[in-house]
Amino acid sequence: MTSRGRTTGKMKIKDILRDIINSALSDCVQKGALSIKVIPAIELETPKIQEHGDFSTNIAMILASEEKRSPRLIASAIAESIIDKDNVLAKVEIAGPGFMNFFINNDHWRNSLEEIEILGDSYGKSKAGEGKKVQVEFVSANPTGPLHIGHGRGAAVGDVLANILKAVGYDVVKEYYINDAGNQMETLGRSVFFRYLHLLGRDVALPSECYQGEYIVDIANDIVAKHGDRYLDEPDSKVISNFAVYAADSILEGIKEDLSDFGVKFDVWSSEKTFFESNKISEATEDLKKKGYIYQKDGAFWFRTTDFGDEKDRVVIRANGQPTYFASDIAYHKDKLERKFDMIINIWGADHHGYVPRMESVIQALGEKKEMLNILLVQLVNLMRNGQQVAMSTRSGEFDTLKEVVMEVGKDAARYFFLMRSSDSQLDFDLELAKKQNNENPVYYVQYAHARICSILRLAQEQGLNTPGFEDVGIDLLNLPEELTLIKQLLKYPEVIEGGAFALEPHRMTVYLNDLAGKLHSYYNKNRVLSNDLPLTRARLYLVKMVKIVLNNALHILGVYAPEKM
RNA sequence: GGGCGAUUAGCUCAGGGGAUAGAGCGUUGGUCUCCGGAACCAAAGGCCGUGGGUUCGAAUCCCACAUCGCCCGCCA
Repeated sequence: MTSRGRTTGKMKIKDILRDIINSALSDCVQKGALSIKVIPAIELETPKIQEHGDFSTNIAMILASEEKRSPRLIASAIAESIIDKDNVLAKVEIAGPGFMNFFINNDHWRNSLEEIEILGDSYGKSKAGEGKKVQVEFVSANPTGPLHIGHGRGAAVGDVLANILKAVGYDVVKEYYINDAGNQMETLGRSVFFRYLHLLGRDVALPSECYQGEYIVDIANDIVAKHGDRYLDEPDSKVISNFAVYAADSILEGIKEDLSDFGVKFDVWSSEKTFFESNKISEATEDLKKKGYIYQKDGAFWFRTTDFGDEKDRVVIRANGQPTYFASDIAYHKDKLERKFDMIINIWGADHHGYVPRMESVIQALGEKKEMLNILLVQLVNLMRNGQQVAMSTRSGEFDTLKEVVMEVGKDAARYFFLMRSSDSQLDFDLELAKKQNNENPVYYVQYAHARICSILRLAQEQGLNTPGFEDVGIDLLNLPEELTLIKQLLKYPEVIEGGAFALEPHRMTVYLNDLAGKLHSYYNKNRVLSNDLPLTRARLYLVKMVKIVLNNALHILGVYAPEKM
């Protein structure tokens, strides 16, 4: 029997290895085999090619110029000083120009599976975020129309990023900023008003700047149904502002419903209107005036954002005395800062990228470092059907709404599709592909892996075989290359989450899942889990159970259902 | 004209200083007496947009250029 080798406790293999190399380096320095004064940080990477081991380091190549010796000589000196007291190393090789390749004992990999069993739903979580307060603001669509597919991508990215940040120990607040003030509300009110007049038989032309969508007619219809023609007698301006409030509330309600159907819940809804009402907007501009960032020109007040590298200064108060959208966003971000977040993340459509420098100016003018604000720009979505782009036009009133897409392909497929690509790649979203129930559809591919395992576990149970615990499994029976590949993939999972959190790249989850599902399917097709060999069956049951846990955890982060059957 | 992003297999995209470049789709050819074929295996397919740099080493970093998308308002 091989030793269980659990002396390593909960320490991660990478950290163990780093310690080993560090000790070897200081040993070399003591013995005079190396002349460096300071031991540099050790980079450990996982080589692409299996023959290059589980981890490799370029440390010898980095030291070469300082040591004035060949990297390979340095590497062998370091290798000779290695003491592997926990017995995690199978071998160390020096290869290529001077890489040190480390091969980890298979026992170590196999024994690490127990951690997944013990942690269960918590496997993959960490405390790396140290409880720091993070605000993620996303969607924040104006309540002037239904959410479209671009908002959907922002919603998915924001929601899953928030899940990832939570998983690694950040204290996350998800927030939606409602632009329920300003010109657009007036326009909204007017749009409804004109439709209202139409419905009551008045022949007036709908101004081109008005919102043209069918949903405006619906709202006008509601008003007619409830109140008839009584608004015809009131002054237009009063009616328009009433209608604006009514429409905004109604649209916002729809937005909330669509988001909820999409699996997205916000912790805080901030309203621009309340910032106006509580004078926060004028306070914020006053504050900037006092700090000397505001000047007057052509009757308007300007924020000197060029002080912070913006290409031109920006108006905060128009010559007519009305604050701009920028002014209210200043107030909103001042409010964010006052709430003492350690990090602020804004998720915007890439068409707003020109706004980034001025927002960073705000943060700095208010005395913070611009690094605490992270603006994630999400590129646009091309809605496709069978490879053809679906026309999209708000002007014509034809919407490709999030709601329609979710109804057509389902929440799971929609969320998954939005997260398949890096945020700074444009995304082709093919509706027909998202509905397909075969291997062309990545969502099904991953969900199927989960269902497949459940099916095996179910069948095993019917045969009186419960999934055993680690102590009852001959873990070293998991000896096939595919099994070790699968195990290593499972053990990579915590790093994937952490990497995704620090890089703010939620799409790493789908990339990882696709990989894991593929390894499971491949293993399954080549080998039988349930067989006449009972000890082997138990070991393999244990393995697939661990795969199931990781699939489930990762899908949970994505907000995608992990089906037992499909 | 300026800014941001993209440019990797026929298509859609991963990979963001390391050793022999990755996946899915598509193409071609295989795998069902066997736990879910919604799956698997194999083959073909690449000057990583172009040209310069930086270094032991570049698809990756820097500078030009080209092409595509999006932005450049006292709109939001």
